Parts: sequence; structure tokens; C-alpha cells
Amino acid sequence: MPVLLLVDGSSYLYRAFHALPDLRTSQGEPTGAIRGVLSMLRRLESDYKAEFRACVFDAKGKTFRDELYPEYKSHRPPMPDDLRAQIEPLHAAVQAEGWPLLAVEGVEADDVIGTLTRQAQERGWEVVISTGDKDLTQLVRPGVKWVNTMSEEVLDEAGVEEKFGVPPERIVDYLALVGDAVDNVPGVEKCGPKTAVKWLTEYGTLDNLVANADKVGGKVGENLRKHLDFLPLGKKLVTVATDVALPLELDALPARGDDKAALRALYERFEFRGWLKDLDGPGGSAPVRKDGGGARSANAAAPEASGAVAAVEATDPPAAPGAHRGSYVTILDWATFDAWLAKLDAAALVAFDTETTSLDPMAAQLVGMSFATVAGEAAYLPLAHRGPDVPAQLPFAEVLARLKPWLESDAHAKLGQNLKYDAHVLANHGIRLAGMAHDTLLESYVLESDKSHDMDSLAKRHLGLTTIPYTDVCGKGAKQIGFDEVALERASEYAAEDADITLRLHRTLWPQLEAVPALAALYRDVEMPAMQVLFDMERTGVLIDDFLLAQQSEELGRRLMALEREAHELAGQPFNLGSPKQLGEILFGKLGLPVVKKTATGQPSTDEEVLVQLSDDYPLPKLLLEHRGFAKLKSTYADKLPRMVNPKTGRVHTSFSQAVAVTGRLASSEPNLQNIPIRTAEGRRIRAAFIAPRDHVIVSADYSQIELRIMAHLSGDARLLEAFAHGEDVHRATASEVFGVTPAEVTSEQRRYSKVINFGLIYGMSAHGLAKNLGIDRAAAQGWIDRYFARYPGVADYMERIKGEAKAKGYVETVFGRRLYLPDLRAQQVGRRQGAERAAINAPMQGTAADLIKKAMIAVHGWLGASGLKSRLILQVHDELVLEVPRDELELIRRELPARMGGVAELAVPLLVEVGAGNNWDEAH
DNA sequence: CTGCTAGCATA
DNA sequence: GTATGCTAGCAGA
Repeated sequence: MPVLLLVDGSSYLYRAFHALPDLRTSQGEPTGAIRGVLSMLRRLESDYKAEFRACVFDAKGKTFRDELYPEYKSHRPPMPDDLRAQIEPLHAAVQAEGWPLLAVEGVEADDVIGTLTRQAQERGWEVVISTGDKDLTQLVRPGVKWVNTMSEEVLDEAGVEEKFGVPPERIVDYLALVGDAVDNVPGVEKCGPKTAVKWLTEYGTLDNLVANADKVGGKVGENLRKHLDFLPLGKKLVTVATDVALPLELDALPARGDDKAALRALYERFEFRGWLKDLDGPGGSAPVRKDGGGARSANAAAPEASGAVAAVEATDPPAAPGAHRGSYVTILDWATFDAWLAKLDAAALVAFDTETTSLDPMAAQLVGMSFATVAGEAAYLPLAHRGPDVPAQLPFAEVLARLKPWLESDAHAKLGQNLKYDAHVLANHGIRLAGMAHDTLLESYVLESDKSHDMDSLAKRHLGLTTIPYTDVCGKGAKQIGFDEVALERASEYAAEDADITLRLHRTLWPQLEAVPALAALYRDVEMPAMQVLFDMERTGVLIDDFLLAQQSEELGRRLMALEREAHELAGQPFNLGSPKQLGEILFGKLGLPVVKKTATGQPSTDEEVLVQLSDDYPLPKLLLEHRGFAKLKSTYADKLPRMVNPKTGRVHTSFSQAVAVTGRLASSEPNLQNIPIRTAEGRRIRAAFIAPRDHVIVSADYSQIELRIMAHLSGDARLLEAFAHGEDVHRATASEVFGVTPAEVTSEQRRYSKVINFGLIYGMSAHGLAKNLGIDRAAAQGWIDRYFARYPGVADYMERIKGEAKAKGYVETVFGRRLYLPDLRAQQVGRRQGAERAAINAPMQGTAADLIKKAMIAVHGWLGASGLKSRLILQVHDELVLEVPRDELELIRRELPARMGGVAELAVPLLVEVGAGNNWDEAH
């Protein structure tokens, strides 16, 4: 089914002009809006394979709305000269890009789009309307969707209803009630979105509402009645016309190829240097213009055939959710395999994905692989599908052997979505994946770490496409089947789509990264290399003493039993100590202890803080605290870790997630090795079970006070910088300042207070939080905060500055330019907003620390590799690196490591690294 | 069997 | 007061 892509050029022109920086050529000609609109067209071109398309602009001349209502748009200020100056050149550029351009005198762009949409619908075509104007959502229908390429919002019927509360058919009713300030169309006074939706939900349509206007109560009801006379006119004004006379037919709008000569001239005039370069050679990120795809590409290869009507792709499957699917093939014979291998060898970049038997990277076995070299075209190579109806697949070993050179070649660039996983899968088959050039997971993460990065979400968000969810193919929960059991046709569809979508995603994400040099650098120089380091760390794993853990488990079990018995005696009845519900009934019901605080659901809380308070006056809470501590150690660590030992390697292989923490930190899971106990003696016994093999030691190197140092750097506070420059104990220095004594006179109590304050600063503390933590009243806590800020004015300034910056920009940055978006800064609820403000303070510090240690990992890993050392990185715990070191390398590592880690950046403070070594992780501290 | 809550381990 | 992941218990399928 052909796709018609309609772009509201006028709406984007205005928005680009106001939203984008004031770009100018050296002659002073404004070009910002031109560039903005053109890059949106390019993005659309790569996002949608549309056989027909048009870019529509408003034209001069009075429209029917002006006739109906002289005030229409009458309040608008005249168009800025800098905007007007860009219209003509933009029109020229749009046409040179191969976009049919429509500007119909006396007709607004909206009405042209409305009319073309109706015509296309009548022919059964699909329509994509790209605009920044929400009024056009009234045109959405099955097969017609609305996308805002600037905000990347995509709305279908359900989406419109979700966003506005009324279906597309009711949008005009809704607009007539609410009015349109932009176009100077008044609505019912005091009737906003909420009221309009309420009325339309109650009365169904505007007409019915009008018929029942006398029944509507309240002041707004009165306003409605006052407005009854105007409503029909208002509705006409907000209704997009679908029947205006157009000077041409749909068939006159095929997607054409670009006019290179014209583009070159225009780009030269606009001084778009990067795009000029793209014109010369097919750059890595240029939209697909060669062979294979659909009618659009075919025409692009032959610009002179611009009048030809696009042919419909014969291999397009019919189903709606897969409408984007191009020609996907399943490789089942050698001839097809050879043809694809030749393609892979020749391609500059190949999107690549594996299908496997398991989500556990160390256990997963290969079931198949998919490849894509051109958007819309992909192949699935099944290797190990099982089942009665499975056709013969090419022989596993032979295929792998023939693919191995390509897979292991650094010169053949691969692109994937979470390539670290694919690298593990291949490693399980003895293949060392090389040439990992791009990863859409990491691209998305660097661009917007607060969003989700799974392929289904990415496809929806960036391409407006609905992909096949994994659970649709394999089911979920207990009934989930392995990918090797999926019917081949279904598997092929799913797998090929994965590769195809990955490629398309890269084509839209990568240019976005390149547009912000700091982000591109972060992606290229930090995240991509870190992925390789993490892969090696995961693969190496850590050795644990499972016998020691088993002993501890038994001992913990005994002590838990004893504690339980005592607790039951004190309670006068047996109950489950691990059940907060039963515990609450005993403590606050039967024993009548005072309720200190409640949980989120209104239940009396029994958490640690509460039990600590109660244990002053009662015996049971103390037992419970001990029980809780031991139970956690036993179940989470002593019992769990031995079960996580990989039978093949005899070691524990955690999984590091590189794209979950919004601040840039890593996360460790299955098992989480970043939360191994350290605070209590009992807990440290767990840590002691992380051991080094024979003739090796565990080395731990951590950044000292990293976040406070970063705070000193970011704030530039003179006193704080000085304290670090002189290698002082910062908490003691803080105490000395705040309490007004010499450092030598600081008591341990004063130092403890200062430490809490320092941590509080990093977390964006409030007086309330500090008071709770120190067990003092709010006023006293505020007093300490005031004294701190008086002594460290640079820090106070910084806190204010960062909050202001966050509000202005919507995000904060790390020292290296990593962005954390904070949409909640504009939230309605005070609580959410304050939370976002605290996050704004914390994120640059936590995030910069994360950047630094990632750089350190890359530096250390590179150094170990380059010098042929056998020492291995095995863990990262946010400010600490853990290595397994052969004894004969210990001296060298001890000597070199601090400088390697400390030298990754020049901050205004020295980066101090403390190194320890021992037979186990506990001893290494 | 799944999804939620409470609680708690780390930096 | 920031950022995570995992466990047991429990309610509702």
C-alpha cells in the first residue's frame, strides 16, 4: 500500500525559527530555520519509506477563514524579517532535496494537507502527517497518523485520545470549546481542556452539548450559553478543510531524487559544510540512496524519471503493524548465503543481531543471526531451530566457520542493539566479535538516558514504527519457549526486523549525536570503548569461596533460628519474622508499641529506623533488627552467590548494564556485585568470600571522596579547593570551618556531623532531611546548613546556579557534557519538582564520577592489554575498581594504578586513588 | 504464576 | 536528601 508523507512546512518553519539558534552565514544571511526544516525532511526521509510526499507551505492571499471572521489571526505580529528572508531559499532547497512543494494561493497549508489526506484515504493509501500543529490531529484515522518530527511525538487514533481525552473525530468540537489563542479564535470563557473533555464525554458531541446547554451548571455553563451564537463559526474556523481545489493530483507527488547540482549551490550559499561533504561521497550517515529499497530509492537513482508513478513493493506483507517491513529473506541455501556474505563483505556498516536460547549471556547458544545493510532489507540466517516442521537449515559449524572471518574482522564495521550481548553469544561458540562500531542502545542512552532503550520503544519513539515484541514470538513467563522452538517464518520476520530497525535507528540517532560534539565524544570515546571493557570483565568473572559461604550460611541459619525462638517467646506466640504484616500485628497490635511512622500504603512501618527507635524501650525490636540483618545476609548473599557460580568457568559472572542508570553509572545484576556488604563485621565476612586464585591477589583501588572533589571542581569554591589541594581530611576541615575550631580541636562528634552535611550536599539536602539524619530539629539543621554556606559561598552559589540552569535548559550536564534531562522540574506537584531539583544538584556530581571511572576503566584495560600484563579488571563499584592480580605483578600494579586512574582528567582538584591488596576483597580494603 | 510492597545492601 | 538491584511475603489471577 503506498504511503503519502505530508509535511507542514509552514508550521516547522515557524517553530524552527524560534526554537533553533540564530545561525547565519558569514554574509549575515539567516539560515537557522532553513537548516532546521531541511534536517527534519531528511529525518523523515530516512524514517518513512513513502512513495509519495509533499512539503506544504502557506501562501499569500486571503483564505476562507478571513472572509468568515475578520479577526482570524489578526492579532499576530508581522513576520520577522529574518524569518521572511528564509522562505524563498527554503522553498528552493526543499525542491532540490526532491520534495514536491505545494503553496496554494488563498489556501492555508492545513487545508491542503486535509484535502490531500482525504484523497489518499479514498485510494486506500496510508498517510503520515508531519507537523508541529496539534490541530491537525483531527485528521487522524486508521491508516492516517500524526507525527511531530521536532518533538518526536507520534499519534495514532488511540494516541490522540490518550493525549487529549477525545478521539480525533471530536478534536474540532474540543477546539471550538477551548478556542485557539494562536489563531485568535475565542472559545468558551473559562473552558479549558478539562472542562471540554468532561462535557464531550458527558454529551458525546458538540451538537448534543449545545442542544443540552441549559442543563450545564456552574459559571462555565453560563459562559457556554453566552457563547452559543459563536460556536458554529468557531467550529468552522478550527475545522481543517478536506475539499479545497488543488492545482494538481496525488499522482503528481512522487518522491523524487535530489538535484545534486542545485543542492550544492544552495548548501554553498548557506555554508552547510557538513552537508556539502555528504553530497560528495555517500557518508556513513547519509540517508539510503542506493539499490534495493522501495520506489523512492529507485527514483532517487534516476532523478530524470521524476514523473514516473512509484511502483508498489511486491514483497510488502499486508499486515498493518508490519507495514514498514521491507523485503526480508530467510537464508536456507548456500546460494543465498553466498550472496549475503558478499553483501556483508562489501557493506560499510552492517546491522547485526543474534537470536539465542537464553537471555543469560554466558549460557546463551546461537539459534540464528540476522543482518541488514540497507534500510528495509534484511536477512535471517536460521541455524538451530528445532521442531517437526522446520525446513533443513544450513549446517551450523560450516556456516559459522565461513562467517568467522567477517565476524572477527575489525575492518568490517558492525552495528547492533546491545552488542555486548551478541559478543557473549558468539564467544560461547569460540568467536571473538570484532569491529563493533556502533550500538543503538548506547546511542539512545547518551542522547536521552532517562528514556527507555529497548528496541520496541526506540522504534516507536524515533521511527513511529510498531515492532514485534519478543513476548509475541516467544510468549512470557512459565509458558515462554526458547527462540529455537519458534516457527521459522515467525522467527525470520522477528529477527530480520530487529536488524532492519537497528539500522534505521542508527541512521536517525547517530546524526543527532553528531550534532552535539560533547555527546558524540562521550559515545565514541567513553561508552563504546567501555562496552568492550565490560564485556571482558563479565567474561572473566570473579572467584568466590563457596565453601566459606556455605559455612556462613549454616551459621547464619543457626543464629536466625535462635533469634526466632527468642522473638516468639517475647511475642508470646509464633509468627513469621520476615513478614512486615505479621510483625506489625504483633508489635503494634498485640504488644501495643507506639506507631512511629507509616508506610506508603498506610500500614505502620517496621523498618530499620523505627525498630532502632523502639529498641530503646522494648526488647523485641532489637532482636528483630539482628534477625533482619542476618536474614538479608543469608538469603541475598550466602545462599545466593554459590548458586550463581557458572559450572563451566567455576566463577560468578555478573552482568553490567550500561544503559539503565540515568546519571551514567553502571548497574550490576544477576547477581548484583555492587552491593556486597561492607559496613558490618558480619557483612564483611561475605566480602571475604570473594577470593583470588592461587598465586593471585585481589587489588581494590578507589577514588577518595570523588563526588566532593567534583563538587569542589564544579563550584570552584576557594576553601574547598584548598582543602583538597593540601590533602586535608575534608570532613575534619568542614568541621573546623563550621564549628569554628582548629582542625586539631575537632571532636569525633563534630566530624561525624560534618560528614553527614557533606553527603547531604551531594544529595541536594534539605534542612528536613539533615535534621532527620542527625536526630536534631529542623531549625538546628538549617543553622548548620547556613553556617556551611557562609563558610563555603562558592558551593552555595553553585547550588543556586545549577538549579537555575536546570530550569532554563531542562537538563544538567556532567563535566564531560553528559546530559541528564529533568522533565519534572516543570511538574505541577511540588514534591516532584523538588525531587527534580535535588536530582539536578546530584546528577552532575554522580554523573561526572561515573564518567571518570569509565575513563579509568578504559585506560587501565588498555594499559594492561598493551603491556601484556595478566592482571584483569573484574569489578567496578561506582568509585572503586577491583582487579585480580598475579602476585608477581602486584608491585607494578600498586605503583602504577593510582596514576592511571587519577590521570584520566585534569580537574581543579587532584584525584586521589587509594589502593589495597589482599587474598580476598575484604582484605584488599 | 505474576506483580506489587516493604525492606535493605551498596556508592 | 541522590542512584541502583534483589529478597520475602502476599494478594489476585
